[in-house]
Amino acid sequence: MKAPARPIRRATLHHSAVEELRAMILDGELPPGVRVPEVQLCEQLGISRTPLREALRVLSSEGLVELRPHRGAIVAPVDPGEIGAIFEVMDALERLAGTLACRNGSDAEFAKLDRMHDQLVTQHEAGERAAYFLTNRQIHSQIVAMARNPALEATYAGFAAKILRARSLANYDTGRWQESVDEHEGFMAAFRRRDAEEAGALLADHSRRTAVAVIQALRQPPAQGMVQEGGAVTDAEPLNAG
Amino acid sequence: MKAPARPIRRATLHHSAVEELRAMILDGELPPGVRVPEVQLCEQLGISRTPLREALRVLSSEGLVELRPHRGAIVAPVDPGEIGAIFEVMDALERLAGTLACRNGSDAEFAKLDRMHDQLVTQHEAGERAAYFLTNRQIHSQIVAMARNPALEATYAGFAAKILRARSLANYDTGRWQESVDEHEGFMAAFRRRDAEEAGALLADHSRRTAVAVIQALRQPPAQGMVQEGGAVTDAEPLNAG
DNA sequence: AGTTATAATATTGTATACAATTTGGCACGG
DNA sequence: CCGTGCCAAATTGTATACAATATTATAACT
Repeated sequence: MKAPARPIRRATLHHSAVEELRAMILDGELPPGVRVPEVQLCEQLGISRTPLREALRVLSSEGLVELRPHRGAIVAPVDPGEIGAIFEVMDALERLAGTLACRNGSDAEFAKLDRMHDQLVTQHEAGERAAYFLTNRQIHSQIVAMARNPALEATYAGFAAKILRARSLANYDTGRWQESVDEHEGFMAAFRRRDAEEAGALLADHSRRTAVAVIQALRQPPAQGMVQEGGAVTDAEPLNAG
Repeated sequence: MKAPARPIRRATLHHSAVEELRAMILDGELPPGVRVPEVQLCEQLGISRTPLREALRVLSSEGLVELRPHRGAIVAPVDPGEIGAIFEVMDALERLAGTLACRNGSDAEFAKLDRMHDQLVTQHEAGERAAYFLTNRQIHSQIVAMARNPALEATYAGFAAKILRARSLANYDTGRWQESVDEHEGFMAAFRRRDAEEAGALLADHSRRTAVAVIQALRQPPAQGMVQEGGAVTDAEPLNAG
């Protein structure tokens, strides 16, 4: 929709590799715990080891990959305890985002938020689960963007990525769906009143309840998150095909 | 058998390079805005370009370095606006740390915190500024450690590093010193009562007041380092080392 | 047979060589 | 005199070759 004024062309292979690998990890294409053999990924991405290794260092810094000196890299396992800790911080970030969004968001942004919320409700009623989750994420991103705080935005994105990964491997929800929509209604009402404190509090509460559900789901299924090696890897297009 | 006294031995050069470069940046040896010529740093550190470049990617991910494709890396400039945003998040993290520390800290840790605080007061009365600042940082790190939340700890450390850099180039303080000590007295009293809410609130307030002072100092002084391109690089030595 | 020592293999870590892009300067033309 | 276009130098980006370490397999010994 928006015409990007200038889509910054990251001409460097290692940066493309970061994005590619991050997407592969978040999509579950590279499951937690699997070893990341450099040469195999190199020919899969059509690049050499140098940019790939630089990408692995970045992803390690982001916490999506674990580097074990001389023993290879693995996709970071998803530990319920760690996810719990992440959610504790996330609650605080959500609260901050809600408060700041009320203070700094423009009327146009609030209107857009309202439209997104309507869409969310529609998708819930229609039972379109995948679309709902996407809209849900977009709503929270929108709130964070309205906070006008790049540091918050970056930190939030990092935690959201890890939480997304946890959610995707524990097939959480069903029972929580209706509840979650109700909570959305709650903080949207606060947003419409521009009640910064209340919006923040309700967002933090929403995050906390999500945390409980996700962690509970994470402890139940057989998949501990430690998947054995040789995990599924499908083909990917070479990065330097341009 | 237990691990040796030094549990983690990072034998890889790129990891050592990360720590070395990060220290150089935080110490002001590499001032904000300066270009980071790879070859020069290579011979300075006695390594080749490969591990150095991997280190630069990591530092870029941490926000201490900016990579401009094909145009070299620069030490990230210190922008007052960005520092303000960072402090907004920091306030929330301090509050969370204070609250969790009350809930999760052991009595031994609280006792240690008390001793550190006594030391802080002593150093303030003695006018030992450098020692005071070190103890101050250690106290806040101790509080964060008592929160028992690795995600919080890591995020906090990242923000603290950037704030430290801002503080060191704006030689802020003097007027704020006494006030800061008073605030420490305040949240320490809350800690002794194990009043989680109050401790968190006072820590957040302390952080907010620090933010005001730092940012104000940052906008005024002979800030030589926060220019964009090739600005103001006399030499590395005489910054704040003494 | 089980265990330990040793060697072979594979994979990672580092260094260097090569390619691509930017930057600065200079000539030419307006 | 100033602007434009091209060329040269320098620096970054990438690929490959080499070195070091961990893992696995083998074999000898108790």
